[in-house]
Amino acid sequence: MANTRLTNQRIKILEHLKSVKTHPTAEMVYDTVVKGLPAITLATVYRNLNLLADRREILRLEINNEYRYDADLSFHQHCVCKKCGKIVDLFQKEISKYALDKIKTADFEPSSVNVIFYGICKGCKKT
Amino acid sequence: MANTRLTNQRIKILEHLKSVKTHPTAEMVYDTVVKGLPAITLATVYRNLNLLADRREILRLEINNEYRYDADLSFHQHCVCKKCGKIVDLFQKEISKYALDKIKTADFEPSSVNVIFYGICKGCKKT
DNA sequence: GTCACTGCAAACGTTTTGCAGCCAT
DNA sequence: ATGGCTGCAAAACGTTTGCAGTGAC
Repeated sequence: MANTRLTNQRIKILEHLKSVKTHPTAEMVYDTVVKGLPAITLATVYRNLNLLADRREILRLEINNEYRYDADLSFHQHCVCKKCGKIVDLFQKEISKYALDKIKTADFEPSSVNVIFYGICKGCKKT
Repeated sequence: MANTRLTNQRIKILEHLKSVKTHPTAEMVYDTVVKGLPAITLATVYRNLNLLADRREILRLEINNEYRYDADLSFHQHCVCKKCGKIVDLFQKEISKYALDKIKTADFEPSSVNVIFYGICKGCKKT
């Protein structure tokens, strides 16, 4: 595998992602990181997020036809609000664990599971 | 809710989707349906697939940054090959059921779960 | 000095939309 | 006859890529 260099851009992107719980899109990451690195471009943000995801240093989710990034690598699940699109973390290890333990097929060798719940979040329920 | 009309296009799209197990993209559906309805356009296919998904008559999955459609509404899971992108169905009700039964949160009211396994399919494993 | 990485701009592929006419009800 | 739906074309959107120059090692 090729060497990688620790650029300021990559450091700042990963640092930001680790500091939030919001599962931002690439553009949201850009909007924040550009404040500290005014010359950075969206392309660089995409390239770094994809590189980090390839190396399993972050997660890349697909929600509402967008990539969303998450630096929390612990065994957790996601809840997506069908009204406002908000993504909430759920930390119930046993749910993902159950899925990986119980899967029984000769056709496929699983290495990870994504469990995504769809529903209505607290905020939207009132409406 | 608005009335909907049963157009020939909609019938053929749903019919086709029910006849396959391949989780086609909108374009794949178009490629097949256009053979019987030469005037149909991709836009119509998208509009119908989205309408059917909104009404819960079909499922809309998001895999590799594309929408994929599935007319099988039974409680099942999907396996995505990280090498070739193939999607295989898994029919283990208990996995989805466990997730929905065990979820415990006051912040969110779930209505459905998507369980997606990532890994390597049989075909790619040999390589 | 090397080559992984960057900024820039342009391109890409998927999905959506505005519009005028059409057809299921 | 109404208005939901269609075909057509264009646009919008998120994401990727080619290139020449830059900076981490």
